[in-house]
Amino acid sequence: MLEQQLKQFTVRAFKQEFDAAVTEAEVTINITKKEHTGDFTVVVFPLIKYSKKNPEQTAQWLGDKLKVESGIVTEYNVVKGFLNLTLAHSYWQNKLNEIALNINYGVFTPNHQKVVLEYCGPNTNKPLHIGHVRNMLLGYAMGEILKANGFDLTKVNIYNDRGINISKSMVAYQRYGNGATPQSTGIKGDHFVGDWYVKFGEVVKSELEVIPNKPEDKDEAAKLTPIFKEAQEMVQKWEADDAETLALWKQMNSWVYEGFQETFKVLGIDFQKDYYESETYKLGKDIIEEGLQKQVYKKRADGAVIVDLTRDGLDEKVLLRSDGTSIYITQDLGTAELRHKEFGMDKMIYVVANEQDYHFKVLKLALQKLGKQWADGIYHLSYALVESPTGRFKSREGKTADADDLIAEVLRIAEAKTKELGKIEELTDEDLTELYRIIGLGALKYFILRVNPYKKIIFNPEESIDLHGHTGPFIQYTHARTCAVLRKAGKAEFSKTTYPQILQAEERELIIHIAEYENVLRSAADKYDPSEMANYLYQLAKLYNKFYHEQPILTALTEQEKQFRLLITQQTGRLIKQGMKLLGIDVPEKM
RNA sequence: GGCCUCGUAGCUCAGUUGGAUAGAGCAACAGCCUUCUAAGCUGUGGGUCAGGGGUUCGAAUCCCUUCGGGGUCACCA
Repeated sequence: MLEQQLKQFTVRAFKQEFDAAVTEAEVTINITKKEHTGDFTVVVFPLIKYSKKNPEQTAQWLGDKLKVESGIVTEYNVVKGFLNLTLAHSYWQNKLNEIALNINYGVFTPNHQKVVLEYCGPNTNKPLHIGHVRNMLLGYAMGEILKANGFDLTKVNIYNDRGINISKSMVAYQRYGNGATPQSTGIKGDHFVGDWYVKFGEVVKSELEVIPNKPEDKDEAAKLTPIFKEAQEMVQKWEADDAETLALWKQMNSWVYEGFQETFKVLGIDFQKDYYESETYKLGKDIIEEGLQKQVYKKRADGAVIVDLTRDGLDEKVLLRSDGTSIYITQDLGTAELRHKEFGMDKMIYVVANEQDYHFKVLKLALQKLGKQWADGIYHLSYALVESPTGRFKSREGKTADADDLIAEVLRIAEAKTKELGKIEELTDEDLTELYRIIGLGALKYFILRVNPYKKIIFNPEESIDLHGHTGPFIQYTHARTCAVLRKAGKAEFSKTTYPQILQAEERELIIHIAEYENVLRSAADKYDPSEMANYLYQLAKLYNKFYHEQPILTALTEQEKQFRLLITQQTGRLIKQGMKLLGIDVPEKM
């Protein structure tokens, strides 16, 4: 890495000249702002305490030293305490060539660290909504970024397939379903089951009307209705392995899984392993036992097992009910341990909404207190909710929050817009359908992934899917544009050309940015933040479009310039494709 | 109420291990297609970085405080 090289050089220079122990962390090097001349800027203010000179003198001295001795700095200028360095043209030309020749640029060598990444985590009583979409896109992209960083990744999903929620759908279906199926009704499986969940709510409401003296609290009141009691009995029958109940449960869940599979496929997400709460909900009791033996957990007077986290700034947290049955955290403890046995992972990442920040703090601490070192590798990739302009999406607000409807809508917009532009007459119907898919999903995915995970997203279905400006289709378009230029140029081995004597400003900026790709890739993994890659790719596309408009490529004045610009074009297209792939976004060759 | 978190242009977002005159897109307005894809490019206007205080050569960034939004504080998941 170049910044690293410059830092090391600076550290050595201070050592030689002033016998000062400057650390690399104290040397700040930024890409030079565009209103100043230069490629990189050293901020010298923090260094003057070592040089014992004023900022200008220090910068002057370091600039001279770099120019004379580094071999790559050809010019420098000093503005206040900022030392702007310009690197040799040949340096950037060689850099581009080096990147072009390296088929592994942007793919780090394996680091032999295992990561388990859990994402999606749906309930099986209703279809996926926009919150799941953010989760899935974020989880998938994070996984791809980690893979490109050399991690050995396993993506897993966990289905919350049991309990009161699915029982509600089951009861409503049992009462009113008359043997209908997704096939007989033509409704996608998860929506079919979700409709019965909605039906359950409606029945509760109507049954409530005839109940006298009901409590103020609506949830409490609902528990008095006959249908709610049936649902509770359904849970008990399920836990008692009642055959009829289990058969119905399996049937309804299988419909849901078929529906989910379809959505996963459209979104292009995948998992290497599925977990089911029905299989893991009893796990965790041995961990509780272990905690009690190690006297890390305590049994309270009422019999509940707790962990005291008051010293960690949290509270006492119940880990096991007083009747000895497990709760949510119990099984999460057990599932974590199970996965550690299965995978021996170094990191385990949970992509879960920020509503559960507290839960994951507890989970990690509870495991760490048992001395399980692998718990240090637990990371909660917390993300904020997706809200509508009027506030939080509620499932009963209807269609706008539904994942499948949302996807259908963006595909529709992509199709309408593409037809309006009418540039792609030569494509077959099949190719066109594929193009609408690429563009529509590109718009949706990019819209969500460009935002830092911890920030909430305001999603306005009418306006959010734009195809211009800072959007996925803009980046896709830029890729298609590089392809068009390369097609016209014919096949050529651009990297074996000699280079023009001088670099144009647009060429230089673009190459500097191309050379930053691996830094961004690493940072996105370190910070668990795919939006860094998303924003980088936008900058890359923007720089290319500027270059494209300012500098003739195929009609460049000299053959050398032409070949060089084709190489820039090729590498830009390559990195856009590569980077977008990490975000789960395909790019077309024509659009 | 305790804890966590967010507040940057009319709107959606970058920028936060402290660095130069805070950047993009959308929307508005004005230009650029007989030349490589105009889903593009160029320009104009638009800011008390929620308010106040502090630390520092330097603060959108760190600390304190006030206000506003969200989350959480279950033997629910």
